[in-house]
Amino acid sequence: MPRPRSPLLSAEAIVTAALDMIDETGNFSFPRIARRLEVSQSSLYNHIQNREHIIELIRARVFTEPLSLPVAELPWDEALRTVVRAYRACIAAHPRLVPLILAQTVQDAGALGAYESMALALEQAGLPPQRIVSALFLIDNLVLGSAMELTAPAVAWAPPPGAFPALQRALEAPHTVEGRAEAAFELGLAVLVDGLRAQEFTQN
Amino acid sequence: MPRPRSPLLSAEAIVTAALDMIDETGNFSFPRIARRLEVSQSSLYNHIQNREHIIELIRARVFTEPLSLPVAELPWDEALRTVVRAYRACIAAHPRLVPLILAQTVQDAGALGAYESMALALEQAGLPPQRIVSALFLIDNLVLGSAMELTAPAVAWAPPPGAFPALQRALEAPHTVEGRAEAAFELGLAVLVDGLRAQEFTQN
DNA sequence: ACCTGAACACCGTTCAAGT
DNA sequence: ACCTGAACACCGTTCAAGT
Repeated sequence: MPRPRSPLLSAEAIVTAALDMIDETGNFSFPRIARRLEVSQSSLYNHIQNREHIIELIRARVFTEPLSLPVAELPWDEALRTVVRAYRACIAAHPRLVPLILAQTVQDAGALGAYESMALALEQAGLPPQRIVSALFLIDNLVLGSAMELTAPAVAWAPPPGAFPALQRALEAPHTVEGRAEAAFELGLAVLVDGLRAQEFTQN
Repeated sequence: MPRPRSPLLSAEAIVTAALDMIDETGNFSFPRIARRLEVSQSSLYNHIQNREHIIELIRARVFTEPLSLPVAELPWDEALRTVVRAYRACIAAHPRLVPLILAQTVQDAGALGAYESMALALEQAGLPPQRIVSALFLIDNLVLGSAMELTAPAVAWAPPPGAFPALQRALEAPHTVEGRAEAAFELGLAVLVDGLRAQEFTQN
């Protein structure tokens, strides 16, 4: 087939197909995108640079808009809770994306806006500058970790019967995967705010 | 080559080669293991079942011994700090392993021993049973997340010049990758212990 | 500018064949 | 029991060739 009158393909269509495939199967591939869009594999490269580039475009799509919240007038703990929950909502809609975006430099403006809001709240909390980066990492761990739990195996620990009694007792409590992930996130957020307040450098 | 008098290969040799390759490059593959051990790719399957199985064997090797600590007589916060630090020491020696072991059910006895100790400490702290699983997830996030930071890009956030001032201020503080990861872990551990203490259900 | 098919260097896994 | 080579179904990326 020669060049069609209007393009068969676009970066947007590729990103949509890839994100759908991630939500469905946990990953994407060039052959599967091409098959779904009824196009040849090599033509994808007319619209995106490579695999990494697709992931960056997905990150931008997932983190747009909801992350620049009017939060400046709230007390720091309220502001922090609000932004962290909004950040989690973005990624919890696509939990299988987490392993693909881990450990890559964040350059997307939407995501950076969320970190800016969090850094401001942490300054208001009285954290010294060099601790703010640490706290941002902790928040990242909390949000991404508890989102990953949404797709973790239902049984996260499988102790053999008769051993590890305290672990067995803890695992007896009934739960769903969603409830478990949500509970861990909310406990983590409460512990984070109260724990930061308890550090000596906080001023209130 | 027919069957040799003494085996050329063993599960141990495969695990060693795979773990070395993970430490060096962040991943392993059957062709590269076979090349390093000077053996054919298909002969690996005489000693291990598949790729997942290799990862499970690596997990068992990395988490053996240091994780059943005599911790029962310590106050809960001391016990928790000790076990969490020992857990972190295991994985911080092989930070590039983290993405490979994330989100798989833990069955290794060594690793389960660490979780048992942590569950006991959390019981002593007064956490209700259904919160203990949440707290174990938080600890996992903290340990694995801060280990992954050891191999993260030196620049975790790249805000464009002139925007995101609070983030820029936070990033100005000088740091090494190791120092940054260590600082985040220690802040997280302090926040975790103090934050747990601040929750209403704790009794001391 | 945009699509195609062929080619290349990589993967994990299976299996018949050797001793 | 343990190794081999061939085969298969997958990957990501490049490139000359079409219009």
